[in-house]
Amino acid sequence: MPADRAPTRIQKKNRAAILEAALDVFSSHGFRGSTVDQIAKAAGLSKPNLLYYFPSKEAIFNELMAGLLDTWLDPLRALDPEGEPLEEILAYVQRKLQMSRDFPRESRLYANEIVQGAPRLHDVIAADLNVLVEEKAQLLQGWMDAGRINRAHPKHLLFSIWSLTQHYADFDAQVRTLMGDEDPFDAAPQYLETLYRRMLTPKS
Amino acid sequence: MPADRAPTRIQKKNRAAILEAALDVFSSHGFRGSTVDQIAKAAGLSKPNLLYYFPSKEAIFNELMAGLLDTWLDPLRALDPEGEPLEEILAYVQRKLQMSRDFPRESRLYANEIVQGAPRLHDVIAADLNVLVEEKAQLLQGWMDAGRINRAHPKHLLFSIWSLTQHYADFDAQVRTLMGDEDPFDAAPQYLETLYRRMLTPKS
DNA sequence: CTTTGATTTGACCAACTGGTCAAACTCACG
DNA sequence: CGTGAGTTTGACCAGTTGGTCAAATCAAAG
Repeated sequence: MPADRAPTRIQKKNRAAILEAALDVFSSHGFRGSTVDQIAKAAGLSKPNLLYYFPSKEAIFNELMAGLLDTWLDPLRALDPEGEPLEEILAYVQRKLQMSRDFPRESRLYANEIVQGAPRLHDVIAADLNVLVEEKAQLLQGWMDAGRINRAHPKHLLFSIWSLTQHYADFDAQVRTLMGDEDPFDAAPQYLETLYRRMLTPKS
Repeated sequence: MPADRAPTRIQKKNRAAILEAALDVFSSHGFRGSTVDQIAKAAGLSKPNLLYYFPSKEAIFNELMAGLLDTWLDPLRALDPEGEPLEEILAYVQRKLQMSRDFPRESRLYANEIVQGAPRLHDVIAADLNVLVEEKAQLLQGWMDAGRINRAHPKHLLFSIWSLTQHYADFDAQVRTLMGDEDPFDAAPQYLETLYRRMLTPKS
């Protein structure tokens, strides 16, 4: 393994290449379905060479996940209590949709984990995510109580946003097959904006 | 392998036990992540005994999938052109939600496949599912043109229904962690009914 | 009880997998 | 250039996996 000093030029390049390759492989075959050899080949390295940079397959996976989770929650963190409620929510939906378009592999990697019961993520979800969700659910509830958006179960509202936006990344294979030539991301932003606008705009 | 005759009592029992066990194992570890031994043990058989009833791991998987897909599409098939549009759609949503509650393993098995690019399902999706979706999208479009429900991209409308309902099965681990004691299925039916009612009810 | 086909199993195999290691090679720097 | 740290690799290993097979056991019909 590389010493505990500042990473060399080669270390930086290779560790980045490995993580990039691992994202590709893990997101399309899951943890168990991926092999170290696959990742090594995708990164342009031999297997022992890869294991010179990471102590194990699981270590690669964990580092990938740690990096992922942070950026994954950013859009929700950015939900601003001071903003105009409906516009804040619509903007959040669009940010999440954007992420599904720009980082589908990250979304699928996460989905893969959760679908299989989140064996490697349970702690993180129970800790960080739970706190954030609790906080934002309160915020949404406040907006509803003030009559600034229609009432709806705040947590289910969050679930629905995640579900609808990530669907375009996670079920990409199905969506694209059924849409034919049309790019799903052409109409999706409009569709979701309409959905949440009609659902949340107060009757006035 | 059992001969090509009518299945014996033991054959019926064991094949059923194997498929039941395989559903359990495949849905929680994916195809690649599951082992024949795991399935055999879960079915109460030895590995060679299991392979006496099915020629290979893939054969078990395929039989499982074939059976699944049919029942999976039934709720959509039942969307009735003669019914009252909004109520038909709301009933469809509730049927799908019901299936997520009653058959979460089936939902996760399907999700697992699609997330990983549907390598073993591409043909079926392109054929059967595509025809059905095309037909029902037309039906929805007709209802919209007649002003009986609000306008929205019909295929995206279907995607959203699948996404929102299956989310409760596929992301069960996450949803339950974040909901604490509260059963997600308590509020979900109400939430989804409200969502689609607000979205689709024409302004009149 | 015997016979015949259905069922079950222990022993085995070849391929694959994650990971190790000593030896070789490369690079930066004095 | 030389040298020592950083890098790469072929050979190897032990455990796992999907699958086979001959022999043993069981069930049911005569």
